[in-house]
Amino acid sequence: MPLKYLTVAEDIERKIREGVCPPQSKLPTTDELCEQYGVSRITVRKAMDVLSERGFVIKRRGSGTYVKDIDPSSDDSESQVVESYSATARHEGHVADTQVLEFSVIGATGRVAERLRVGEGTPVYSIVRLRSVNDSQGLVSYTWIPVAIVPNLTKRNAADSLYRHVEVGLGLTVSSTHRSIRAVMPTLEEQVWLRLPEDVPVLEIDQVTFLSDGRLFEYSVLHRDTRDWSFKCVNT
Amino acid sequence: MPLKYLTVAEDIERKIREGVCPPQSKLPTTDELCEQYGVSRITVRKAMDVLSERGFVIKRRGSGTYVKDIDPSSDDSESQVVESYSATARHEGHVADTQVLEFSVIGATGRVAERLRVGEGTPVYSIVRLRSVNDSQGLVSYTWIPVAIVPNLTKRNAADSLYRHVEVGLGLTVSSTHRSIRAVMPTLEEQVWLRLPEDVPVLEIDQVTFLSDGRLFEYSVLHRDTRDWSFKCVNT
DNA sequence: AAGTGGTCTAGACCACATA
DNA sequence: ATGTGGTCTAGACCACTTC
Repeated sequence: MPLKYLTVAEDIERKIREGVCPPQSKLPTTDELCEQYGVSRITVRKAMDVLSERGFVIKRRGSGTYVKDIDPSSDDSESQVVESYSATARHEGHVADTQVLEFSVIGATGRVAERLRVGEGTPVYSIVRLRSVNDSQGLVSYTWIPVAIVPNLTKRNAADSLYRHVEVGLGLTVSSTHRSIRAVMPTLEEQVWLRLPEDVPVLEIDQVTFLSDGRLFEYSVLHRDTRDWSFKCVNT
Repeated sequence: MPLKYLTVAEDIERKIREGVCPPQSKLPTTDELCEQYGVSRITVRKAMDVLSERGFVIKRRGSGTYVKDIDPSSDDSESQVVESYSATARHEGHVADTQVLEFSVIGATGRVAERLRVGEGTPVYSIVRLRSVNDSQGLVSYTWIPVAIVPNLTKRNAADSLYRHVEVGLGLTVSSTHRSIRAVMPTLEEQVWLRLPEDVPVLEIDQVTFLSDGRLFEYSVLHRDTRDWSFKCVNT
């Protein structure tokens, strides 16, 4: 049986998206939702916590829960942060075109060893990929993955979604990502790969990803064209 | 009385930071923590949820809860996302130097009206500030605030923390921020203000902030030098 | 089979908002 | 004074991991 709190959260999220619950409007009270969905108070509360984290509603003690009035042009619905990992993986699967520019196994050194928390010299895949998400958007990714964690990785897998290979192929699940974000100039190579005019900077996303069994499985540095895309997040 | 779940979460966070619970180590089980702290299971669970959201631990059903092994050089402890708003406000209070470059009341137009969800022509403060956080780090902020929400704002307030003025001075509390992040080149003015060499890009953070009563109180665009700083976040 | 975290319940009391 | 969300409890059962 699907989780009750997610069922409730997703039903209300749908109502918000479809305009049944317009911006600024007050949602039913916790007790009313308990009745409507036939669940306990704590379950409704957990559903509301999910909606609150995702930035859809704002809870006001003593008053009620209200639909946030956000500018649709800065909509967070497709944001990386709002999405669950499976949804992210699904999107990655929709990446139109992925070229694997480099695929090799090397010994981890310096920053890569530090970020992956492995000893120097530990075998890791070193993968450089060029990906276009829509027509004009692009990103270059530099990824390092310990061979021990994902054996049998091939250049072909890398052209698909790595996440999908790890989740579907190996039965592991991705749990969390720690990101560090800056603005940098692309290298000359990257300028060519991404077809960037002079003086167009890229967003650098430096990230490590954990599996739900606690192992650190990936260190990546992404350089992304942000002329047609932006990184979105909600903080509460 | 302080909140129990926060007391527990903060005590364990401290133990993690101080090395009492080293990376990779298993925390006591939920039931053991219930006994240790003399609280219920649901309270311990809420505390663990907090630590998990903040990126300190990883929970493994059927196995236990473990301290994440993160690279200290990419530590998230000071991250904007991990911090509570009061903590953020405290930090903003530590901003060494704030120069108010512009302070006026204008009628909202175009993008500002859209983001603030007010009609065109609605009076808003328009504030441009130059801030240095440490010695070498700097950011330029362009902020718009509806006059109706924060009456009596002065140039002097703007030189201090706006958040502090809103929270302490007006008794309002800040609830959440929606951010959209990209890489851009600074304007010529900004290059001078931030003392940026040629060809150094800045991080553009486009954000709206909500009060806990649900009102949208601020729209800001920040241009930030990221040579010595990065925007950090954890996604679960 | 035993242990551990995840979900869910019913119910109590509190803090805050609104009138 | 009333209504609303926030915290907390005790306890049940489930799903998954580990032995």
